Amino acid sequence: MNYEKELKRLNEYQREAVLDESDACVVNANVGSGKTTVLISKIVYLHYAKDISYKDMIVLTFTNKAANEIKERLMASDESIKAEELEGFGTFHSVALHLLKEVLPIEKIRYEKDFLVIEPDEELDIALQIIQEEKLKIKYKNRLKKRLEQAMIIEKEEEKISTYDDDIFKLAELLKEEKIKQNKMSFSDILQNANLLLGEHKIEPKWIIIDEVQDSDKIQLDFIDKLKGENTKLFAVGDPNQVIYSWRGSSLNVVYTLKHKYNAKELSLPINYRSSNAILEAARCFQQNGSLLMGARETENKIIVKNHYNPFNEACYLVDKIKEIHKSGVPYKEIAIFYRLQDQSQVFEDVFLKNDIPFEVSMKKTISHSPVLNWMIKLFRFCVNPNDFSSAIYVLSNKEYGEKITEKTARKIVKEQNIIKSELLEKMHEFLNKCSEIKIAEEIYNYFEFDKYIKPTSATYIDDKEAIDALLDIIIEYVKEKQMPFLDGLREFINSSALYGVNILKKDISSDIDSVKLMTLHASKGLEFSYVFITGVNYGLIPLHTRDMEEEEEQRLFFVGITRAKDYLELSYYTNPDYQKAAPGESRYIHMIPEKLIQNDKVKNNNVNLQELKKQIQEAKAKGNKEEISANEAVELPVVEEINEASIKQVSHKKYGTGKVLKEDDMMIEVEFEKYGVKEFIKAFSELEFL
DNA sequence: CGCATGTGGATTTTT
DNA sequence: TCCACATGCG
Repeated sequence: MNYEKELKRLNEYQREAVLDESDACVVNANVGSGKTTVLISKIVYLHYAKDISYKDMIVLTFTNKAANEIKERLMASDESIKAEELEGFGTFHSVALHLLKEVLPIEKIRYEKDFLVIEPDEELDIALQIIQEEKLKIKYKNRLKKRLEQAMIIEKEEEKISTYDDDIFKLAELLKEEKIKQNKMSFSDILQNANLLLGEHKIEPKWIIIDEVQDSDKIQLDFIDKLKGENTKLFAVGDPNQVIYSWRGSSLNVVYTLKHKYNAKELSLPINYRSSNAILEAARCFQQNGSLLMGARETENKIIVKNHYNPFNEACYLVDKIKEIHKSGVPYKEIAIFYRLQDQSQVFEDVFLKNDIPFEVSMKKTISHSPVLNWMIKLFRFCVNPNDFSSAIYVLSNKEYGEKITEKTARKIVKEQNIIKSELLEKMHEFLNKCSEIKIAEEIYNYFEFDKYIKPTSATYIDDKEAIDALLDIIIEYVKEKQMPFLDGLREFINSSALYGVNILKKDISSDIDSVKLMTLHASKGLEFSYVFITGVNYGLIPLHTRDMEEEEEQRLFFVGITRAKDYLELSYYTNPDYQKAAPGESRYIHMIPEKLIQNDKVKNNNVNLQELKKQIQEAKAKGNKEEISANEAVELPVVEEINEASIKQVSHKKYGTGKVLKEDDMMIEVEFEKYGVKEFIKAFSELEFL
């Protein structure tokens, strides 16, 4: 094995991390510093130099993508690895799932080995059914999910008093019982139950290696802690500058916590191999963590700052720009466009489609996003598990597909197993006996006579049929690959599809496809591109303001976006944004970048697209919009746009009339109105018009 | 059913 | 801030 050769290729910091032997070690890995390379080298080094079997290592990541990348790169570097040796390699959830299925004494918590994993929606369905059956009094059912989550956290009996005087705690308990009865676990149950059992039943691997630790939440940290034995060594890699998911529970000081809890040694990987100097220098302006960020590349390319009249104009500009870049020999896949909000992609999609620019939008669409497939999966769920009443009721009483009977009758016939009343229920019951000989997808389709239940007359019929065919093919292939009897294969497929999501609706977003990538700043984490356009760097949009937002996180998000760029970075803002949240003018973040790094391509006479303007005006009129824009005013707007920071801003409010701005920051604005006195507004919500 | 009052969400997303 | 939605009373 040539791991020694690999080691020589690393820089001194990387090598130190790989060779480190402390009981616990946290590596502060900067953006683009070869974090994955270090992880893989570490694993290979431990295996070959320290003679540690892959089976004695647990390697944890947060996404399947990251897990697959590690596994693939490992298998590529060492052909002797067998897939089953890497069972401890994967996401937190998949490793916990594996432990529950194969190692831990799951019967102690009254589950059976063949339990199913359910998605949040299904858990909610079960909860709603319990409410109905037990006639519970639950208020605010529209917020049920959140309320249940909160109820679960409270453990002390005496504190279990509902704020709304209803049965929420009783429901939480019944739900827990019902899930055990139906042998189902939600995503969070997987980790929680694993934690519960690991307290008694020790695994004690020799090494625990964690990627992107900064994203861990409390349960995940607990999982690490429970997994770790006396002699287990810990190696964690992460970057405190890339914490952009604290809103979904990752604690901010994970690195600090680990350091103190396990007395961990702290190392760092300071050298960035990805970006050009100007990009790195700009990125440093948004770095909060004081760690060193060193560049390794000589190229000096300025950062472009541009303004556009509105998103539509920008999309048109980008079409030309992308074509120009592509002509110069850059493949489309090296170009990416980032934005803050999902909605912002629409304009780009429309304009690119019209102008033949190949593109992909990064949005996860899996089975649960397709109503038919969702329905069909529930159908199979009941087929393989006849106790799964909730799925059967869903299948029979769905409003789009199936027999469309009322929920009440559906519940009745399912409970009574009254197959005479429902042909579809009979088919599902009989499927167990008839499916053993199934070899091709068509047999399943014909057995159920799906045409009957998805209706050839409906508008979505063609898409639905295609989706069903695709899923059936995938199932058949899956079963063939596993070399299992059809029923076992189907059961396992349904079990895993919930956790891994099968990409049926979306073409592979693999970087092989040569297309421009459109995504939110959040989705860009972990990727890199030669050309990066960050759009809508507007006042009010980046940073996006809400009441309890942590400003710092928005800065880190912008940092992540900037550091995706290898060679070319263009920031743009709108002078007349269509989005409600955005105010005209550039974000404060643009001023945080030193001017010497910036090439300001401010367009004075914006070539306003007249046709688009006309359309907008017509739309505005059609809506009976209060702010009637006359064609003249609108055309003048981009020229009028001149931000005069020094002068006192005059504003008008639809209720309070005109007034002058007293105080203004990113969040709040204070205005003294002529007739109403001083009022304070949260900027993102105030409909103030700047005069 | 109509109306007054109460409540919290607004944005990002993985398993 | 402003909106949607749920609740509860008459």
